Amino acid sequence: MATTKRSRQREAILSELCGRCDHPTAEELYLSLKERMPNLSLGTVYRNLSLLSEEGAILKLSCGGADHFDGNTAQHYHFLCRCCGRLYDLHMPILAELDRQAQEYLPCPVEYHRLTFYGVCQSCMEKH
Amino acid sequence: MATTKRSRQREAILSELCGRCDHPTAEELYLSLKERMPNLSLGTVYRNLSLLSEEGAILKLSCGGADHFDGNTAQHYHFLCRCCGRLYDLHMPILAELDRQAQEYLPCPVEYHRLTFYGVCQSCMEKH
DNA sequence: ATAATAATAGTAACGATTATCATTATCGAA
DNA sequence: TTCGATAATGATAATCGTTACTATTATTAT
Repeated sequence: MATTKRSRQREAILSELCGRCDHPTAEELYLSLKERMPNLSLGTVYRNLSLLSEEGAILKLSCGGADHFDGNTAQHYHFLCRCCGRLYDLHMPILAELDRQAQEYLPCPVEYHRLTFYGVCQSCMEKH
Repeated sequence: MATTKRSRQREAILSELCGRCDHPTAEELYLSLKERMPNLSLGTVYRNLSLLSEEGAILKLSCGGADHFDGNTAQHYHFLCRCCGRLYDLHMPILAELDRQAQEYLPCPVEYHRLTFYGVCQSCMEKH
C-alpha cells in the first residue's frame, strides 16, 4: 500500500490535519498536537509532513512565509487574503478543461493545475 | 509617479529582471548583476525586490524554496516543473471569467487569480 | 556647494526547515 | 513472547532564505 502508518505520531499528525478545515503551518499543527502529546517534537512534525506530502496523503501549499498544509487531497481551489495571508477553500467546480487548454501551449504533459484567487477576506474587511 | 528610480542599483535590478525571460531568485539575480557591479550587496537585491514588488513593478512568486521574481507584470500563467522546480511562462489567453465564477462562491471581492500548471518539463524528460 | 534625505555595503540576526544522532518504538520471524 | 533488525523519535545543531542594523556613500533640492 502507498500509505504507511507506522508511528503513533504520524497517525496523529495526519488525523489532526484531516480533522480541521483550515490550512495550518507545521508549527500551528505542532502546537495543537502538543496539548495531547506533550513530548512531540517539532522536527517530527516537519519530517512527517514531508513524508505525507510526498506520498500524496496531504498537500503542501507555499504562498510566501511558512508553508501551509491541507488534509483535503481532492482537487480544489483556494482564496488567499492578501491582507492577513489566510488561505480559504473554495467550493467551486474543478475546471478539468484548463489542463487541456494549457496543453496546447506546452511541449510536455500537463498533469494538474493549481488555481488561487486573491483579495481581502471578510474578516479583514470588517477590521477595516 | 509610482515607480521611484532613485538608485543605480535599483535600476540595474529592475532592468536585469525585465531583460530576462526566466524567473530568477534573489540570489541568481545577485550573481548575474555582481559581474557588472562587483560590490553590489545581496541585501540590496532583496531590499529592492521587495520595494519593486510592493510597487507592483515586478511579481514575486512563491512556490516552495526560494522566492522567484518575474519582470513581466502583465497577467499570465505559469508551468512549474515538479522535477527541477523551474518556472516557465505560459502564453495562453487569460481567463477573466474565472474571477467571476469564483465570486459566486465568496463573500468578498475577488481581485485577481494565479494559475499554475504542473508536470515534468522537457528538459527533465530528456534527462530521464 | 551644501544640508537633508535616501540608499548602500557589509554583517549580524532571524525564522523556517533540514540534518544529525543517540535512544526508543515497531515489526517480522523464530 | 522474546529477539534482532529496522524505522522513527525527541532534542538539538546546522543550514537556508530573508530581514534588520549601522556606519558610510550617493542622491536630491535648495
